[in-house]
Amino acid sequence: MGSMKVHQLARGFWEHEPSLTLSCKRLRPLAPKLANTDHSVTSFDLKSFIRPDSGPRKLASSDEKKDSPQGETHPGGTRWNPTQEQIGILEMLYRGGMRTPNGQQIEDITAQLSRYGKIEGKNVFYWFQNHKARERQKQKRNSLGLSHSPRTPSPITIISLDTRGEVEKDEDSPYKRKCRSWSFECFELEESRSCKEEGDRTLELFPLHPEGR
Amino acid sequence: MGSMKVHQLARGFWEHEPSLTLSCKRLRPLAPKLANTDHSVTSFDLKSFIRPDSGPRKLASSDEKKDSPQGETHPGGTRWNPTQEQIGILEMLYRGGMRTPNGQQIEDITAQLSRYGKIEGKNVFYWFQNHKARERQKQKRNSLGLSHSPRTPSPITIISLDTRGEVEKDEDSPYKRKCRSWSFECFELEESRSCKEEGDRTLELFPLHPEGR
DNA sequence: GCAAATTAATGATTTATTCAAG
DNA sequence: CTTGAATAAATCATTAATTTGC
Repeated sequence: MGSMKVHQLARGFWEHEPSLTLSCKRLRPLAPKLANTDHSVTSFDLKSFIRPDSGPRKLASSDEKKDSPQGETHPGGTRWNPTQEQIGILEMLYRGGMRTPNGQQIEDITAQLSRYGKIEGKNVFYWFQNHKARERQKQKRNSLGLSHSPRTPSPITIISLDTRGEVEKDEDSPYKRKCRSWSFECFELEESRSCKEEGDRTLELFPLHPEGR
Repeated sequence: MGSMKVHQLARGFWEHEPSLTLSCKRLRPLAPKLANTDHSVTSFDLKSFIRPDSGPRKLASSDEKKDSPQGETHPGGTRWNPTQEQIGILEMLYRGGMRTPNGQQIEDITAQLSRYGKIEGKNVFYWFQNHKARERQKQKRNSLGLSHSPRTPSPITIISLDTRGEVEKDEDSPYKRKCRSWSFECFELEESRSCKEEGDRTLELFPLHPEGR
């Protein structure tokens, strides 16, 4: 054991370092958007952390851009809306046995899928997470109502994908330690217009929304 | 609106699939179970993706990353070993009210904490996740078995961490939509041994470090 | 036929659980 | 045991298909 913790030390750290470099390493040129006025913070202000909320709020915007039609690929910034090609590839990969791609794989997949529309790594990650979970629950639901097939309940026969290796085909392997490395980006997404403000429900736009929850 | 875009590109990539139907579930989310089967992908090397990760192999990097001593904190270990200063700061932030920092905050915190030892953004993220969860369960346990006389091996209690007295209540708990943007890094971590089949993995190197290409 | 209202589907987050390192 | 790390489950939130009323 011996996990002595003297947290009192924490006090005063910030004072110790009056001038903090805080070189926000502008990571990859992943998303040059968000011009982001300089936020070259020289002093690490704790308070700015505690209350990150109520941010800049994206005011200004006299632009009234109203989104470019953009057809399909870049919806402007809400949520990822996959194209059919993307879905197809992802499902193919899923059926091929991929369940939780690691960082490198996600990167590769994202690179490929970006040919068919805007996409980010997290979209790929989330897709696999969701698809896996929902396939599972769908299967469970079917198993409940239908006749229980004792063995070989897998309708999925074979994936002749010719993976020279062996597609580790663990349909439902619980907990595998796979280290996926990731990192946060520097900028923060613009939350579109979610009603985060307590109260003040804009009922005009959505009158009566029965929220079946 | 109704911007249906049906992409028809060169098909044929999946055609050689023996018997899988490749049902694109995303075609119509609502009713039609079986829709067309038009997916078209030009060329997409699936095999390169379904790599069974049989050998992450650190090729290329080989040595420069090695640079073993690493300075201070990590003796070359696999997981983050926080220093007292780091813990102190994190707890301070936690007590200050921070629960789920967003990307920008994580970046800043990481930048600061890296002054006291090697650290990555995910460490910060995980720390908050775990700390929050464990504080909660500790709290719950205390409230339940209040009269319980556990041998509780003397919780260090060096710091008071005033229980729920000043920290907000449930207010900040239930599901807040915070957009945290993140991305995967380019490299992949080595998988920890854990394979009963020892297999002689080369797990000495660790390309860890936020300086991926 | 169109557009608002419903509803199914699903992307995105948070919480709970579990595994493993030290 | 403690706790960092990772995954699964729950659930919030938004998009798009479908229904409905005109």
